[in-house]
Amino acid sequence: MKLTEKKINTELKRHNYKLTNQRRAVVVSIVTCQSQFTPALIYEKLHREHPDIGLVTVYRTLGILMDLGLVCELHASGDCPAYTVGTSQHHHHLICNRCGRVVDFTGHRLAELEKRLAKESGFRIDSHVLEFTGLCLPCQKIKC
Amino acid sequence: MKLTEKKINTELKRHNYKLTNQRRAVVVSIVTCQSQFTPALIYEKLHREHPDIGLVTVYRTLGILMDLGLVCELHASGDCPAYTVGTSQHHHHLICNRCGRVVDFTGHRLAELEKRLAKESGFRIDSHVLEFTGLCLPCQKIKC
DNA sequence: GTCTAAATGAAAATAATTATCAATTACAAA
DNA sequence: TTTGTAATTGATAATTATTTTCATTTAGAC
Repeated sequence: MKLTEKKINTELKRHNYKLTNQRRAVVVSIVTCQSQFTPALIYEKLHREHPDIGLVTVYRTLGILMDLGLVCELHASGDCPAYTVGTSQHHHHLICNRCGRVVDFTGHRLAELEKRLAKESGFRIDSHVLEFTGLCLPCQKIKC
Repeated sequence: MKLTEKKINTELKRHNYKLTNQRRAVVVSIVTCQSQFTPALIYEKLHREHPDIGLVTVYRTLGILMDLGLVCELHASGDCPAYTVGTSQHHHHLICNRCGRVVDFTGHRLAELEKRLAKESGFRIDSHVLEFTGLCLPCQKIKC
């Protein structure tokens, strides 16, 4: 389940970040994104209703949200780095190459593979990235 | 098995790219990289012996090698995008967070997962990124 | 050797991100 | 409710990464 505006604001407060109007606006802007986004996209979207919010503030807010794990970075998509709203549990992404839609998935156990790799390579593994890309159903129907 | 200088040069020729001294030098520079690299790093390394080769040429050569699938892009590492020399078969990466070493691995079948995801989401999946990060054996022994 | 399209380097242009700093503001405490 | 203060902001400049332009050079086919 994608994080909601309320949940994100609560987390910000919990970590002693002030809830400024600008931050609220950035949060609204990202949670209403259907798919992935970039700092520039959020800025552009915001600019219509809040022409006084600067791109720098978008970068700063996004940085905080990343630190708190409330947004995820995407790698396999067209314009890397791109971002997407986080969820409460560990998950991976399925990304549409055409429209940018991001679908979360869970339930795949990489633990087994991780154990094998650690054993064979001697690595102490602490993280991973797993993303699939392709075309979502609606986009498959669009003729080139 | 990592691609060799010879293999890369052959591929360049095969695709009608001219084998200039600059390209040869860039190729030598990347195949002798123990770990991952960035355009700037390759340029710096080259600059000692070939002060006349420009950074632009490094970018251009790297671009060609990417197009031909002879180098791979890394995502999970510190400075994304970073690159590593390719291999002849489909594989994934295990990356050391400290020294940047890249170990290839193969043999994990994501096909099953891919099929399940495609079915559940309706996506037509055509690619994926899978990378693990951690500390390699030598780096684990270095005390902070 | 000659020819020609491809490749190069220098410089400028563009894009993305971060740092600086004075002015403003959220919000805790009085 | 007012006040004090540290956090936040926007404007601007600085930095970094990458791409474009274009005149000159060069690999390699003939």
